[in-house]
Amino acid sequence: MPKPTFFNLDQAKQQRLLAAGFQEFSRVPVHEASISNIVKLAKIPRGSFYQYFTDKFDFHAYLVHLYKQRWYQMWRQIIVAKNGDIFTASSQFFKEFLDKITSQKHAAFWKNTFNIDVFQEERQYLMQNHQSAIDDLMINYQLLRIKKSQNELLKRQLISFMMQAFRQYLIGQKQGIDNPKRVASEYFDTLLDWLANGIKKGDQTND
Amino acid sequence: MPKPTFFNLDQAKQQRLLAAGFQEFSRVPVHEASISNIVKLAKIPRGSFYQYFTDKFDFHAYLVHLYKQRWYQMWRQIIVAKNGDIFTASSQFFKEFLDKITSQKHAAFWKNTFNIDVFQEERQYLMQNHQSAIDDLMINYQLLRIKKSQNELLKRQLISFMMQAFRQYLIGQKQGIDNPKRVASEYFDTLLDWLANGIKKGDQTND
DNA sequence: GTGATATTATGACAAGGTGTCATATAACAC
DNA sequence: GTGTTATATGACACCTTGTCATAATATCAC
Repeated sequence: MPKPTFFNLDQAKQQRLLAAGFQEFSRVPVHEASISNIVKLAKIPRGSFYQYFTDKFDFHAYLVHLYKQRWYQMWRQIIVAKNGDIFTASSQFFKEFLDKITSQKHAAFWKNTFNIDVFQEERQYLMQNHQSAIDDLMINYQLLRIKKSQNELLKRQLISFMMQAFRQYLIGQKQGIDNPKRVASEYFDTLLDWLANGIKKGDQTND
Repeated sequence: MPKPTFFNLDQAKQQRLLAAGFQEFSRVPVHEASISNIVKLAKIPRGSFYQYFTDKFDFHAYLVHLYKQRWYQMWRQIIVAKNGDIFTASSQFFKEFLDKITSQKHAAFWKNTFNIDVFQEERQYLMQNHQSAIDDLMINYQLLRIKKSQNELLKRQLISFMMQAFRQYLIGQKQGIDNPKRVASEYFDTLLDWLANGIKKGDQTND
């Protein structure tokens, strides 16, 4: 999380820094990114950087955070539109999500970011925000045989599916296959189907 | 993967290096680990390290690889013992797996390792081995409504579950809850149940 | 305005890490 | 032995990082 000082900066400087970060984290994954580069790009002195953020991970997490907010909102909206049906809603959401994060402007950043799974629950800051943002995903639990208290688990599962499918997209793209986006989408839908209907034959115990 | 030179080393030196790596990767996750430390511990000159491995990631991957082999074997054995029932087999396997990787000797290493998901399909070397080792998991597909061609996907899913459950163990342990292992195990079993039977109510289309 | 106080800005610096390369050494073929 | 190839070694150039003493600005009381 940025230190308070960051928010006191004039808008222009804030934007310059964010843009520089976005650029550097598009070049390489966060572990290889260098603060030296970022401050050079943003044209701020090195010392200042540490006035605003703890380190590059903190900075990176903030950039991701800014986007995550929007995604959760988008996701929630679609769920509402689908009357709480988490499956059809997530399927549609993933397609739109995939379109956005693979757009010219963002592709490199998200490739670098998601391959080191941002949603790793370890980093408390992301975690916290994660929770608050999604606690009420507007899922209709009457359609499900699980309890609402398992909300958190379900959410985590769906995100995990999306990450897997997105990686599948990246692999497909690298291999130059025909329509990597469609393939990834189908991959995601398969996982959704498994989760919805189970993969065990016959003796279902669902009511 | 180690360069051929590594395998020409006398056993003692190989072991010294592996042990040093294990120690350093127990201290910190691979990204923070330092080759300087490793060579100091192993008492080999810095230049030699690069004769054996490309970099620390290569080295780390090799250490993980050594263990993975054994795990896959263990997993496969249990599946066979359970007549190909992937669900009960995986449940049992996870318990044993959890016991092993949380034992005194290995706990720190695996904590550092799994929090940066080793099974990230990105690193080709791990990936390749991954496949070959598990291609025939001895799963009885007659119990499932999915095709054997989806083997790879199913495997990946199960591994993902285990990683999640293991992280749950780490969180529980950090928070000092009562029986983190049992909790993680139950967590895993819940995910297995979801995958087996699905979470959607009523209109299952299973035969 | 003035002086006191708190906040922010700056960049040089110590500490430490990385991968390479020229050179030394050993191993082997014949 | 000589010639050839494989391995060992550690100094080195280069690059990062986070800190800290110092300078510059705000902010505020009156």
